[in-house]
Amino acid sequence: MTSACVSEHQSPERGPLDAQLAWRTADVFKAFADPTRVKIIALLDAGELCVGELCLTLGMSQPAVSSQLRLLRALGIVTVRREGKHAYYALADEHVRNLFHQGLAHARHA
Amino acid sequence: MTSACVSEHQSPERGPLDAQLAWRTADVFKAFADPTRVKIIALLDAGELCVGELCLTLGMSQPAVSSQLRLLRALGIVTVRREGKHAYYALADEHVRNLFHQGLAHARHA
DNA sequence: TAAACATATAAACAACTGCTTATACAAAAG
DNA sequence: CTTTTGTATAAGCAGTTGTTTATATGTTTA
Repeated sequence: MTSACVSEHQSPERGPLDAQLAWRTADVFKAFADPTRVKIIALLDAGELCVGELCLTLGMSQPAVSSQLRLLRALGIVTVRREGKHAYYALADEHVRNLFHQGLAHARHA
Repeated sequence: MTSACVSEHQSPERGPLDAQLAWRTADVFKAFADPTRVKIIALLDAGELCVGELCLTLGMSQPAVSSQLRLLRALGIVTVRREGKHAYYALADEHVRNLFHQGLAHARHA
């Protein structure tokens, strides 16, 4: 079951994998490729948090945190739930959570 | 078996996860966070290749490829095997391979 | 309404990235 | 040894990234 769908997904011509897919793959990993975002994701991994709580815990300015949250939202890593004045952020799905845990595990014993 | 080793690995004080671990985790993901490196890793995923073959397949200059390979080597993503004038690169281990496949899968249906 | 609070956005800027060009190193071939 | 071939490294530069400072948007409270 290694390559059961080459004609559909892999590079249609000779050469490396499709350029667009390479870009999108890089973008997925880029979401986790910054210490601040890693910290944010680790916090959200423990449960939903609003922007202010993230700022306090991280010891970072509100625009800095909001900016990273915007990026994470654009990449589909986190979701927002607005309630009154607050915006509660959470990890998007289990796939995201698994990917993060795997990278974290690799970093621990590397 | 979710958190059987909190006192050892997780943040010892209150707050986000350890700063150094956050950096190292970010570095792991950074290895996969560039389209060129994604393409290189995808090629090496199919088997060992030397620098010249990578350059040809990627259609990129030799210094550009060598530079990325150096980064991947420093991050423990790939290994080198020197044989005569050639330097054969390969993915470091199964962990790396799994992490890459998982990110690639996420990019495909995202 | 106005004032206070939570979050989002914009502009500006220093730091980092990834490429190119040029050169250096190392191993084989002549 | 000299030349050729394969790879590594260095300097330079354009493009990107993550932060700060300042301001805007939106929601509750008075």
